[in-house]
Amino acid sequence: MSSSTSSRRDARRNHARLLDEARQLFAERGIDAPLDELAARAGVGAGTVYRHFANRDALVREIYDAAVAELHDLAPEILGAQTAWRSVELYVERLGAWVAESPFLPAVMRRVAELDPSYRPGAEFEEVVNGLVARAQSEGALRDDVTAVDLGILVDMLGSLGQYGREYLPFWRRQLTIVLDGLRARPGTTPMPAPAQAFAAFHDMSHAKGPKPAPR
Amino acid sequence: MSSSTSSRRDARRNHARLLDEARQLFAERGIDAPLDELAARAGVGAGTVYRHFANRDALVREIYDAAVAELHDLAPEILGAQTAWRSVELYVERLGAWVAESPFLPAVMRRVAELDPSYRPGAEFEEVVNGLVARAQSEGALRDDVTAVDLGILVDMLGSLGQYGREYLPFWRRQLTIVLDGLRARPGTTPMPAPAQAFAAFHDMSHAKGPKPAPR
DNA sequence: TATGATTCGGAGGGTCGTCTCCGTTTACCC
DNA sequence: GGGTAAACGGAGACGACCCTCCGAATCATA
Repeated sequence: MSSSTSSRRDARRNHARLLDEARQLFAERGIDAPLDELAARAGVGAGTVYRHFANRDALVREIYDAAVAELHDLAPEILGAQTAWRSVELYVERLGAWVAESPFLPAVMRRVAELDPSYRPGAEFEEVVNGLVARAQSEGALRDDVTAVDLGILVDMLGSLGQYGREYLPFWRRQLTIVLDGLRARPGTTPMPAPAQAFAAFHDMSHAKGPKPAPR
Repeated sequence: MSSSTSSRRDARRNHARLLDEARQLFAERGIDAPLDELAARAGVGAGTVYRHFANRDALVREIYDAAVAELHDLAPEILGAQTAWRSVELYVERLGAWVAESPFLPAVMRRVAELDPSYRPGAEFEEVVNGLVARAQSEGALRDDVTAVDLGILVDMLGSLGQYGREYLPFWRRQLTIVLDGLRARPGTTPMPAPAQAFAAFHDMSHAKGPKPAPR
C-alpha cells in the first residue's frame, strides 16, 4: 500500500507526485500543512492521499527514507576524491548543497525521531567520516582540533540557509568559502573551545525538539 | 490592552508570564502551537490569553518587538570594543549567542513579515555594521571580500544551532571558532564566489517563506 | 474591611483539518 | 472490445482549535 510498486501506472504516478508535492508543501507551509491542500496541489482527491499514505506520519517517514537513500548516492563521489582534504571539501560542499535544497528535511527528521527514536538509518556513516577526518588531518590539511561531528554540524549550519527559499541558494557558497578557510590547518588557528560532541549526541541533536505531532 | 502597563499586579504578571511561555512554546512546538496550551502552561484560562493578545498575530508581533529591543541593548558593548576586529568578533559571537538562545525567532520574523512586510524596525543597523566592516578591513584584520551582509548570514547560521534545544548551547562555540578563523585576513584565503547580497535582500531573506498563517 | 472596577476561568459555538466510505472511473489483461 | 480488480473522488462524520461571553474572583483604594 505505501510501496510505490503497483501494477497500475496511474497509482505509481500519483504516489511519486504526492511525494514531490509533499516535500515542497512541507518546506513552504510547515510539516503540519493540511493534507487536503496536498491533494489539491497533486491534482487528486483527498481519498487518494490516504490510500497511498496511511496518515501524515507514514508520509513523513517515506520522505525521510528517500532522503537517506539520496545520501548514500552522494557517498562515492565524496570519498573518491584525490586527497582526503578534497574529500572533506566535497563533504561539506555536497552535503551542504543537498541540505540547502531540502528545506523540508529538518522538520522531517525531527518528526521521524519523535515517532520512533530507535530508527537510525545512516548510522553507518560514522566510521567513514571519522576515517576521512583522520586522514585529512594526517595530510596536514585539516586543522587538528576538528572532529567529524563538527563537520556534520557545519553542514547543518550551511544547509540551514536553504530554508529561506530557492532564490537564495546561489548565495550560501560565500559562507561555505569562509567555513572551508576556517577548517584549514594553519599557523595561528584559534584553539576550539569546549569538548566536541559524540556522534550519538549529534544524531540526537539534529533530530531533536521539533513541533510535536498531534497526539492521536 | 496589549500594553503591559496595568494598574493591577496580576494582569502585569500574567502578561509577562504569557510572553515567556509563548517564546518557549513556539520554540518547542512551532509558531502555530495551540494557544489553549499556552494558557495551560501559563496557568491561566483561555480567556486571559485573548484579553492580553487579541489573537496569535498580536502575540507574535509583541515577541518580535521585544526581540528588537534586546538587539538595541547589545549594540553598545559590541561597538565599544578596542579594535574594529574585536567588534566584529563580538558582533558574531554576541548576536550568534542571542539568536541561538532565541529559537522562536526565525518563525516569529517570518510571520511578522507576512503580516506586514513594510514593518522593518532595525533597518538603522545597516549603516553601523557597514562602517564596522570597513574599519576592520582597513585595520587589515578582516578579509577584504566579506560584507556586512555576509556577517549577518553567518550569525544566522550559527544561531540556527539553537533550534536544537538548550542542552546543545555550549557546543556551537566550536563552530564559531572556525567561522572567525575563516573571517581573518590571511595570505592564501580562498576568494569568495558569487556576488554579495544587498542589505535589503538580506532582510527579505531572513524574514522570508515561513509557514503561512491561517487566512482568517 | 468595604466598594467598585478590573481581570480571570472555562464552557461552548463556529471553523478548519483529518480520515473514512462507497459509488464511479480507470487501467490492465485477455 | 469486455471483464475484473484496483484506484479514484469528494461528501461528510469526527475531532481539535480559536475565540467569545459572562458569572466569579481578585485587586486597588479609601
